[in-house]
Amino acid sequence: MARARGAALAVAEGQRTPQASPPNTAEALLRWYDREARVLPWRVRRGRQDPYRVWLSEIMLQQTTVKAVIPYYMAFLVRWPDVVSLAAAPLDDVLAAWAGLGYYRRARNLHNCARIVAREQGGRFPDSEDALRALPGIGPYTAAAIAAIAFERKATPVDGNVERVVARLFAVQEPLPACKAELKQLARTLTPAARSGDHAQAMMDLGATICTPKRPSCERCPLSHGCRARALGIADGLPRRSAKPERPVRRGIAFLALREDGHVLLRKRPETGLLGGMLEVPSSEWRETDVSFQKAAQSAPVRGNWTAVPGVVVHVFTHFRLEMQVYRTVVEVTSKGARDPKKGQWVARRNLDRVALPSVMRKIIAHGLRTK
DNA sequence: TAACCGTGGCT
DNA sequence: TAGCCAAGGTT
Repeated sequence: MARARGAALAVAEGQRTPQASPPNTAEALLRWYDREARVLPWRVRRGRQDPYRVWLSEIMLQQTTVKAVIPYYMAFLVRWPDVVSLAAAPLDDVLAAWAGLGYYRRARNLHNCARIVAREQGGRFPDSEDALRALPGIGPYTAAAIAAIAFERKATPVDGNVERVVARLFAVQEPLPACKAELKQLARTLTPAARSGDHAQAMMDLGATICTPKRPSCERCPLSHGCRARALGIADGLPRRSAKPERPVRRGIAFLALREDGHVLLRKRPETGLLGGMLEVPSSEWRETDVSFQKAAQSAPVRGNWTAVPGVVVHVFTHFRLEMQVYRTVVEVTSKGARDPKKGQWVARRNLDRVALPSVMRKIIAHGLRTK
């Protein structure tokens, strides 16, 4: 592998393929964007961008696909049309509206950021990268994106799409994440002084629709003439990535307590960490070794005739794989243990889609309710 | 720096 | 199927 890399580098330097030149690249890209830009709910064709909408969409789009974001974005906008209304909302309402989108700290930061902007900035977002960067949930990428898209500042947001486009344009063969800084610097050389917001979105659209991770459509690409990876025939393999660590497995036993009147027993997770502040089905600890029902039964939320539900619920998180066995029991509506608030709260099944319940927990509930 | 932090679609 | 990946940020 090392030899292959070395050989490819030698070819890249030896061939002196045409460099992507900033002015021509930007012009060609913007022409393509004017013609082919996707229609997205947060994208305004002509006219002024609303910084609140740009910010909301960018937070939601962090590590999240456009398709997943759209319904959440629309729902948020209907419910909280501006930053002041969002700031006035209870955190639990925001978490509930965010449920299913993942990375729940984003929702907490979103809410916190809204309060800061509403309270300390008079409801106006700052227009510089540095000031944006100081707000919770806004890092280098998002600060640059908002500055460029909402305020027409010359800024270069670099996300996964841009990294890929740039790695190919310049045939950068060093693997990610080691080459992140180099890709960012190269990306800056492409950004024009005018229309930087459109340019940023064009780069990302290009990465999403043409310069895709696998099998890029180079024949349709407006930048193919200046693309070194294309000239070398190595576009499909860039950017390289260093090997990722394998995902460990964690196992646990979930206790699904049901009430005859159609309620399930849930509890709130700690405010920080995994699924912070979200609701969950009570469970044993999640360990790397098997958990016996006998030991796990100590953490059952109520006394009852717990019976195993056949099968296992598998859910893959970013850094581990969760395998949950589900036990369930039916509790009398009048039973005493079922009313201790420390053990959790009874939630009507018809209300489950209105509370802050993550997907993994919906999966566990669905599994527990499936068989008789 | 590297670990932590969700979810779902695609191949 | 199992891995890859997405408009990343925080600690």
